[in-house]
Amino acid sequence: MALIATGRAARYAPGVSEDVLAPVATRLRRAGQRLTSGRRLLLEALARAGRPVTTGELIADDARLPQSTTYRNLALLEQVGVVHRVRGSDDFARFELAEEFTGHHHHHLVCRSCGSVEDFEASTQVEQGVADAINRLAKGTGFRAEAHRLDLLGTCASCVR
Amino acid sequence: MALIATGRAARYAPGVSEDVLAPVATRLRRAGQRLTSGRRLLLEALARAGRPVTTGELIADDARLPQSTTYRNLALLEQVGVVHRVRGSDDFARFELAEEFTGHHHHHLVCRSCGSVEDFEASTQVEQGVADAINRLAKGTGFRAEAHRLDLLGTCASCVR
DNA sequence: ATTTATGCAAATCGTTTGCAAACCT
DNA sequence: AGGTTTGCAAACGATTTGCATAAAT
Repeated sequence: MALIATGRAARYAPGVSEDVLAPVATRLRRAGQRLTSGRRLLLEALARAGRPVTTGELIADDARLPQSTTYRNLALLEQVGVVHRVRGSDDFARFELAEEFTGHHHHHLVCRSCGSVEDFEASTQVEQGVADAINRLAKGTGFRAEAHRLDLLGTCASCVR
Repeated sequence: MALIATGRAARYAPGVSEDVLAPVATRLRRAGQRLTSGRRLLLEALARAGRPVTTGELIADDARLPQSTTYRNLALLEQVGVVHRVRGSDDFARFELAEEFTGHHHHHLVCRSCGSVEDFEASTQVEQGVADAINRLAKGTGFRAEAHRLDLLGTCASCVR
């Protein structure tokens, strides 16, 4: 955990390093918004989770997160590219820190039984193939691909038993 | 379009061939359900669309499809594996005939601007890579992968202009 | 001081469900 | 007759929004 020098005193960042908070603050400012303490709490809850979580999970994890503000701030953070919205197999939207902030490109294991979502990394072969597919599409169709999403659907370890 | 011999007279199947309807009927019967005329209309609307469509689009396409019954029948057809539910980037669930019934494995181009979804086929290299990834996962994690979902996110031709 | 952020409570809207009538075998 | 299916209207529930207060600069 990184030691941080603030205006007053050195203290520990509880979960989200300043390396992450600084660029987040910049992006928010560019959108005319502020990195408030509430938004920090939200980012910390997301970092703590380390996987795509529902608003319910976030709120349960930190009671200082009110529902409406949580939704609003997740939408805001999504807009500025800090948070990604993930759809599982159930009715709940899930959110996670964008890859740029977690450090690695990954995909999702979606449990069709309980709806939970876990991260995993694909082989370079897969990624290369996907990149090729995108290039090919750029020529063939009028579709302009900007990102991709590869999910494996199945049954998670806890639902298998 | 295939010519079909019924009990009375030869006629054209409006969109869904008997080749599709027969196995659908079988699957429904196995679930203690029937292939009713209303369900035929729904299947025909889905076949006519040829891409993932919302319930709103289905109902607009054929006014004989009431909303509640459409939802119920889509859920039923999904349960028996005839229809797949697809999530785009908006709040609308989209439905299409399962690959088994359309004939080819495909993936989706999701427009982040308008939410529309189109089908496309990936290279064998991509599919091979995905298959490998699934095998690797089966060993590494407790996750049992049963299907995969590869979507390209971007901007569709009509939203680009 | 003025703009932005918060949080409660109410509204929204895609989807689901209760129930009585219609249908099929 | 005994089951399934339908369709209207009402209910549901995750998410969004109005608005008055609090915070930040």
